[in-house]
This record gives sequence, structure tokens and C-alpha cells, in this order.
Amino acid sequence: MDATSLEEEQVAAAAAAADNLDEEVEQGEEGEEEATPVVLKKGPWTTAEDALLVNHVRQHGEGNWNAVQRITGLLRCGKSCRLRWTNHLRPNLKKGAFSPDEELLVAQLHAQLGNKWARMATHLPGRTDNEIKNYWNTRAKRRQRAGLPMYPPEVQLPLAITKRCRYADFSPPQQSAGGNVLDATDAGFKLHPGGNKSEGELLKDDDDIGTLFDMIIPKAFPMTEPAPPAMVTNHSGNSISQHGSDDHNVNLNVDHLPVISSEQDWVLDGACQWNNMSGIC
DNA sequence: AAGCGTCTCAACCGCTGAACC
DNA sequence: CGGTTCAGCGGTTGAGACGCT
Repeated sequence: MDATSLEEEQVAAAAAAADNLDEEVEQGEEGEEEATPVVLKKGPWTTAEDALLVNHVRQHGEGNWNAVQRITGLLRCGKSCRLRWTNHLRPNLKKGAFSPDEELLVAQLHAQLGNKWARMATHLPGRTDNEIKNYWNTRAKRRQRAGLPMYPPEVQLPLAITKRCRYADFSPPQQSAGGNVLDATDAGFKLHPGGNKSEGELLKDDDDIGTLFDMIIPKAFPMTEPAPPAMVTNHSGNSISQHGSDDHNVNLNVDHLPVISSEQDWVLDGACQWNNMSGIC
């Protein structure tokens, strides 16, 4: 069902629903003390409730959610109404599985923003913060269980480089048993284990970090607004803001990210975008 | 077919910050 | 300036769906 027909159906149902609900409310109020607080409903929304809410928003616009109950008689709290509207009823919502492009964008955004689902949602038209959160948590859990890194290489590599370049002074990176080499040849960098001073000098200031991201991350997903800098946690657990913005401090602990050992784990294919292990991503 | 475990996602809860009085 | 209300955010929960044995 497309958005238009859904809306039409909702509006059509609204009138009937409103009548029914009015009756219910009246019956509920009958014989009650005036001071008795309205018992608000919880749990899944019915089509009738949806229709009422849609109708209300059409008439009064979004916002003032606490007035919805008063005006429509809908037995839901404002919070619940706002959530229902935002996540399910508002127009132009995109439902269904995330596309490969969206998956990669979510990973990229998560790497930059951390668990700022609402901010991430602003970059994914039609997707809600709740949807993104659910998507990410589900896959994160799955990947964690499978022992796979959280991020695809396009996202993970800049993070790893950033971490090793900038925070070598705080705590020298541990060289993995395999003696891994971060090879960002596409970006013109080649880093070797050890985190020595020359590595740290590769990226001297904050702008270089952003530049590195720009160089490595594909341009397929232009940001509608510049993403705030991530706050990276060093090995001691101290947070260091990359740009010093108080407004959007994002705690992004990259310590759990394993150093990329091979590209083998990240072969892109249709069924599983981030690796070659079916059913994991 | 039944039982069980896992997954998904809608909805709720608690908290925070902004706006207003 | 403190209290209250409201909107929004992120974390968590629980019911139903699904898959496996």
C-alpha cells in the first residue's frame, strides 16, 4: 500500500473511529467522579487510534501532543502520540529493509556520531531514529557475537588510522600477533605498527582528520550538513574532542575495533554487504 | 506437531534541556 | 531565579514472528 492510499484510508477511518471513541469515552466518564484521572491506554495502537491521531495532526499540525488526548479523546499520553506519529504515521516514511547504501551510511554516521540516532535519522530521509537504532543494535549484537568488527572497512579504516595517529602519545598501540599493517594507500598514507611520532605527525590538526575521512569514505552519501566531530576515547578512557564542540560531544570508543587484518572479511556482495559470511550482517 | 530459543521491532521509561511563568 | 511543563532523545523491554530441533 502506498503512502497516499494509506493516508486516505486513515482519514476515512478517522471519522468513524472518532464516533466510536467518543462513545467509549462518554461511557467511561459516566458515573465517575469528576476528579478521576483518565486512565490512558498502553500497548499497541489500533487502526482507529491511528486514524484519530492522523486526523488530529491534519487539523492542528504537529506539536502540542499533550493536547491530543484532550481534543480527540484519544486515550493516549502525548508522548505516546508523538512517538506513534513520528515513527509510523507521518508521511514519507520509508519502511522495509535498509538498502546497502543506507547500511553503509548508517555505519559511517555511527562511526562519526556514536549513538546519536536522531541526528543520524536526519541524514536518512524516511527513516526514524527508532528504526536506525533497532537496525544498528540488531546487527551490532550479531556481529559482536560473530566476532566481527562493527564497521565496514570504508568506515573502520579512517577510525583506526585516526586513533593510531592521534593517540599514540597517550598509549602506544598494541601490535597484533600478526603484525598488521594499516595500509591506507588510497588515501596516500601508509602506517606501520608501533605508533611512533612520525605517525602522529601525519595528522597534525583537526582538519586533517576530516580530510582523511573525506579521502577514504566514498562520496556516495553527501552530508546535508557537516557532521559534528566525534569524541574519541583513548586507551586510558579519557575523551578527547576532535573539534572541541561542547554541543555534540560524542563518546566514540574505538578501542574495541580490531585492526583490519585482511580485506577478506569485507568482500561486498549482494546478500551480505559488509563481509562474506552470510547471515551475519 | 510441539517445544524451545532467537530475532525483530513497536512501544515504553527515564532523563535532559528548552521554554515559559 | 526557581518551578513547571513539554518535547525530544537514547536505552530498555516485551510480544509476536520465525527458525531450528
